[in-house]
Amino acid sequence: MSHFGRSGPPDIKDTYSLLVLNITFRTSADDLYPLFDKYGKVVDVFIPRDRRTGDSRGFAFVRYKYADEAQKAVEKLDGRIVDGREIMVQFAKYGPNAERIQKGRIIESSSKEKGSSRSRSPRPRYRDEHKDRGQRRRSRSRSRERHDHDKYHGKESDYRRRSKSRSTSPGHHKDHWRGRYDDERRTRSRSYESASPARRTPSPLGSPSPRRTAFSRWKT
DNA sequence: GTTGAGCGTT
Repeated sequence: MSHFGRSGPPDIKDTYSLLVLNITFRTSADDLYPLFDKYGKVVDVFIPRDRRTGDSRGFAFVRYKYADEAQKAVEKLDGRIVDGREIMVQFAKYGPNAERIQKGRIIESSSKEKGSSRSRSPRPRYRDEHKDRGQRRRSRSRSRERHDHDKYHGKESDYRRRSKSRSTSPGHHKDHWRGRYDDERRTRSRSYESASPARRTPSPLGSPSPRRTAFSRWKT
C-alpha cells in the first residue's frame, strides 16, 4: 500500500481532483492519504516532486472518487493544521494534461456528456453551495502562535542532519578578492588616475555614483 | 523552504 506516486495515475476517468496547498515539505502522500480518506474514497494521492532534488514542492493532489466526498474534504480539511502547517484544500482547476477541470473533475473534450447543451450556467460558485456553514473561518493569515516544533524533535533532527551535510565557508573568497581588488586598484590607480580620473569609481557600492552630468540638462 | 497564489506522474 501507499505506493501512490510510483504507480502512476490509476484511473482519472471518473475522479475528482483536489489541490492541497501549503503542506510542509516533509508531508508525504502516505501522510495525506489517511487524512483525506476519512472523508471519502480517495483514489489517489500525488505529490509532485522536483525531479532533481526529489523534494516536494509544498503541495499535493488528492483524487476522490465522488464529488460530494471531495467537497466534504475541502470543507473539513481546508485551513486545517497538518504537520504544523495550515493547508489549503480546493478543487483542482487544471488537470495533469493541462486540461480544464470542473469541480475537480476533468472535462472531457469529447462531446459525449453534452446532452443539456448550453442550458448550464457554470459559474465559479464552489463554496457558495455551503456558505451557510462554510464561512471563511480561515483568514489566510499565517500568524500562528503555535510552537509544535517539539513535536518533531526526532524527525526534524534527521532532516536537519542530512541537510546540514554541507559546511561551506562563505566570506573567505569575498575577503580574498576584496583584498586583491584593493591591492590591484591601488597599484594601477597611478597610471589610470592620470588616464581617466573622471571614471574613477573606487567602490561600486560605496559611492552613490554621482553621475550628475546626465542631469546637467535640467539646469536652467 | 515567507508573505499573494500555487495545479500534476512514476
